[in-house]
Amino acid sequence: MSFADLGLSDELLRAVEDSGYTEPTPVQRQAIPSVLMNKDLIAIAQTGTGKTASFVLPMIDILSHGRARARMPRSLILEPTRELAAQVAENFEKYGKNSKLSMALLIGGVGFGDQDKALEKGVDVLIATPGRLMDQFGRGKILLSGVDILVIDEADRMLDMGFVPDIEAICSKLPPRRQTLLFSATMPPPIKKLADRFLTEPRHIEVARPAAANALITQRLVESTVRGKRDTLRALLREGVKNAIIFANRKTTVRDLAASLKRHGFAVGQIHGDMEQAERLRELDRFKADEINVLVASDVAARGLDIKGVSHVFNFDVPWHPDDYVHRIGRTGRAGATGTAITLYTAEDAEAIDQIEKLTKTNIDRTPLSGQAPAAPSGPSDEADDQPRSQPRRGRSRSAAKPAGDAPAKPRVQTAGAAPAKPRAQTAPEPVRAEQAPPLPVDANPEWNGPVPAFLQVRLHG
DNA sequence: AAAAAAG
Repeated sequence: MSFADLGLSDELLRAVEDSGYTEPTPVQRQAIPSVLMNKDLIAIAQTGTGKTASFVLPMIDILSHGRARARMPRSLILEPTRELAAQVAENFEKYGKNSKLSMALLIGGVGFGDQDKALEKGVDVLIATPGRLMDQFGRGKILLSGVDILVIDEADRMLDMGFVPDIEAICSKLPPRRQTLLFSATMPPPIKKLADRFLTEPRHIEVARPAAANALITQRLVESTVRGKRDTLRALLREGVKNAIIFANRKTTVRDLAASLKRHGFAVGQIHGDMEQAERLRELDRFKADEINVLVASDVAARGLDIKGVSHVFNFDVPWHPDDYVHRIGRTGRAGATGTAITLYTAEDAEAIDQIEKLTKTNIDRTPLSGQAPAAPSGPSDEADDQPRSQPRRGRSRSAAKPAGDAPAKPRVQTAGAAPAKPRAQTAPEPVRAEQAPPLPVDANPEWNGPVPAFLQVRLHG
């Protein structure tokens, strides 16, 4: 079975081929023909399954006939986070290169100017997060009465984030005769209700969860103590880590941990929801460009983000919810490459770990405290500044730079191009070569590894 | 309990 068997146009097949994909994933095989027949669709699938292309590809073909009118987008895609919205936009850019579709990315955290201009001209594809979409609608900048195709992506996450009332409000402004596609990793009752209300005789498809069963990810649990976590983490980072995303549960922890790792000489960046959008994207770019090899992140980066060649994921904190664990570790082991996921745990995390093992149906390798060589202190004065705060700091602490006296051996500011002081492994790290991997699933977006395309720069950095 | 998203 190839893409050519799914009923897609020749121009589109060429774009797919140029991207290096040869074989559709299961969700693409099932979804694409049915979307092309203008059927409503409920798909139980999560990122990493090729879900994005399963709606982007047929939509490009459907929309390539006809043209957009001012302020009346012809299709609408709702995404829970700004980064995911940007990622979907890049997919349209890549696969739509032979189709001349116009599009706009409507996300918060960026100025209104460029978005207003694009909307005024008229767009075939509107990709949005709910907040900014409602905002623009309220300002009278959009008429939703011309939307023929609606995609609700990551519906269960939208629910978690409290977007369901927004989605209902948006749906009620759309023409009742339209095609609606709903994607969700799970189908909790409120999402089922939403589907019953806004979809018409949908086709149901379901594909297996990928990350939990991903044999390419080696998982480990390493015991530590609340006070010893940073030492343990640094020791592990020095064990042959090419690059790593480190997840923490709180934004304050992300900030503090990133600052601490920086003081210890790591080439580190951070990403969380309190940062400005341009900054978030810049940190992602630096990580992708290998200017930094450690990215400390909140769960804003846990789902869906496709960054090629991430060798390690660390959980500095055991995630609150076992689903989040699956999403976090799924940032590695992508596109056929192997990866390692290491979770630090303390005595208090026993129950959360039980749940994770139950969900993933695996017994994860444990390294208990007693079995560890004591983490060698690596900085000259670790104790004073380096214990996690028992209380998350609030308010001004975010912008308060560390006083110099608090920072042992602070590395010099690295200018772009200068080799950052990356701590390297004593044992040679095993390079992860995604290029040698089997054919990429279409959702594993290699484009996240390149520079931000011009159309995104305009809207996101402008 | 946390984070995310509209300022």
